[in-house]
Amino acid sequence: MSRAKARAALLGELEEAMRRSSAQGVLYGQAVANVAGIANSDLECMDILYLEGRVTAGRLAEVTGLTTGAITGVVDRLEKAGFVRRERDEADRRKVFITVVPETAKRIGQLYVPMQQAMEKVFSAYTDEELRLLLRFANEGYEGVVAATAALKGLLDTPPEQRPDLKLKKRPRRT
Amino acid sequence: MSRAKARAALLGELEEAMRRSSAQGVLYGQAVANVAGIANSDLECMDILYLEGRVTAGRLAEVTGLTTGAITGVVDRLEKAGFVRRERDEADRRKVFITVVPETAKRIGQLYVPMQQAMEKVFSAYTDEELRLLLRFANEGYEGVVAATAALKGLLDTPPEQRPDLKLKKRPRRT
DNA sequence: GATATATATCTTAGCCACTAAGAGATTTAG
DNA sequence: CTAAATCTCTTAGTGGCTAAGATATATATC
Repeated sequence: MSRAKARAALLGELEEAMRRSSAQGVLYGQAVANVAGIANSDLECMDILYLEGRVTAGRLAEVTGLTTGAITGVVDRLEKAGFVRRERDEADRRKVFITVVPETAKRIGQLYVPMQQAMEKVFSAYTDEELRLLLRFANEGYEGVVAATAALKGLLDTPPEQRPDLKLKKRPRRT
Repeated sequence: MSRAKARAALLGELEEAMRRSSAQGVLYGQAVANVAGIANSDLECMDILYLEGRVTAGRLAEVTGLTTGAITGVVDRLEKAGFVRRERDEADRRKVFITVVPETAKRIGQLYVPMQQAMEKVFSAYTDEELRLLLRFANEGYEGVVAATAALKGLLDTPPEQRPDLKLKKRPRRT
């Protein structure tokens, strides 16, 4: 097998492996939501809140791709469950900041313990050097996916004659 | 900073980076489903069909965590859209195999082109050696996530007194 | 300062995918 | 041959989503 072919095969394997593990990651998320007793999007919003901290309802809609109406429902449920709080922005009273109730953060965090332990075990077999490579890849991969998402959405906006023959109809949903 | 602390920091960064890129991956999936004009779970099932080939309705339910009733709906929609076909198993006539219509596979595959291109660009900066490390990690990571999912579900079945204080109620949903 | 437009969130009606329960068809065990 | 098990589909009901518009507040224009 030529060097180029070997690499192509490697890339193929890599692609499939990442796809599989990513799909499994989604399933883990579903299990977490299920155990926590909240809907999937609710958990997704909790995740965003962890990463970004204090966030407005509008930003949640933007990041999740849900409508603001849907976000109202998400926050209603999370607030009722005691996971988050609404806080009006005093500077601009139209805005509503959503914050995670600290104690609850811990409780939900516990549901990620199995995942953390599993990952710890995996990571333990790697040198610092190797982990840095993985980190580099994770960051570059993230940027790549962001770019790909934008490109895909861009496809919809280019006139049909100029784009590859998709034979798929634009569906009036989301952004 | 001690070596141990450096490593802990590295692990933390890594964890966040992977979480972010995984979340972005979910968003890409949503965008694909949106463009293809099908529901999210429908696309998830298409993905499973790609990976596993000819699959029974029951197995789809098992893998996705949906009920068999829901799968009936998924397959109905996909079949109506011309993406898959139902085929009764002649050996065991209770079973229904779902297969992807080949031509359609290509059409949906096109929606992953932006992602593939982005990943190709990222991968191009890595040596074969490095890619093999990434592959090893992807495979081990997959196994880890599978184990973590099982462990999380196991938490629910252990009596409450013996498990960490979750203060979360078991929700009557899914498996 | 008053009016018009823009922005941010919430409300409502209607839709669609999901669950739970069970029916129908077929296979396997006793 | 009958009973239980297995696999898919059907039905009724529920819940989260979108779309459209209401409400409240902020900003721009005259």
